[in-house]
Amino acid sequence: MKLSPEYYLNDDVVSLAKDLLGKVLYTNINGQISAGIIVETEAYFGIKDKASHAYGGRRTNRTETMYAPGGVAYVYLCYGMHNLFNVVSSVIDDPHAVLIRAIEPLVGKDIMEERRNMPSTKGAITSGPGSAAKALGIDRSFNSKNLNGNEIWIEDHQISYPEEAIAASPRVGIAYAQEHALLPCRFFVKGNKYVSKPNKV
DNA sequence: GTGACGATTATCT
DNA sequence: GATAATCGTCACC
Repeated sequence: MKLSPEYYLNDDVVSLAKDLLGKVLYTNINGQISAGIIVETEAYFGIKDKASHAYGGRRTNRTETMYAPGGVAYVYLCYGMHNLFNVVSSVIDDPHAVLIRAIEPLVGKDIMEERRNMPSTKGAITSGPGSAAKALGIDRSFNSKNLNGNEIWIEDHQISYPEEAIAASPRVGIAYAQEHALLPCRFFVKGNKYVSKPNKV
C-alpha cells in the first residue's frame, strides 16, 4: 500500500529519514515498473542546514521544489551527469528533504540491469544516490512530481529492521557545516551490500 | 552574457 | 588512490 500524503508532512526530517528505511520506492516509466527497498538515506533539515541547497532560506528556481508541501520529488542534476532523488517533507515553506542514497532491487531487476548495464547481483547497481536514481530511471523530469501519482510512489511493505540493524552516522563530505557535521543525519542498513559506503558506524 | 563549481561515479594505474 | 567526465545553476559582470 502507498504511504499516505500525511506521512510526508512530518517536520522531524531526521526521524523520517530513518523511517524510510525498508520502504519501497516504485517508478513506472512507459509501463516499465521497477522498485527497490530503500536501504540508505540522508536527512537535509531545511534552512538551518549548511549542507542544504536551501540553507539560510535561499530560494531559487531550483530550490523552489523543496519549499513545496511534503510528498513531492526533488530531483536535481549533480556534476552534470547524476540525477539525485530526494523526498520533500514537512509543510509548505519548510524546505526539508531526504536524499535516497541507496536501494535494494526488488521489482523489475531486468529493467534496472538494462539501465545500468550490469547484473543486479552486483551491489554497485544501486549503491549511491546517482546509481539508485539511474537504476529506477529517475531523471530531472521527475522533479516536483507528486509521490502519490502513477509514475513514482513509495509503498509500505511492512519491512522493519531491528534497531541494531540500523546505523546512524554523520553525513559524508560536509565537515564545513561545523556543528551540523556531527549530527547523525545519515541512516543505512548494516551489512546490506547495496549501501554505498562501507558499513562502518 | 559568462564563468566557476557541485548532496558523484566509473575507470585507470 | 587519483582523476576525468559533463552541464544546469547561480552569482556577478
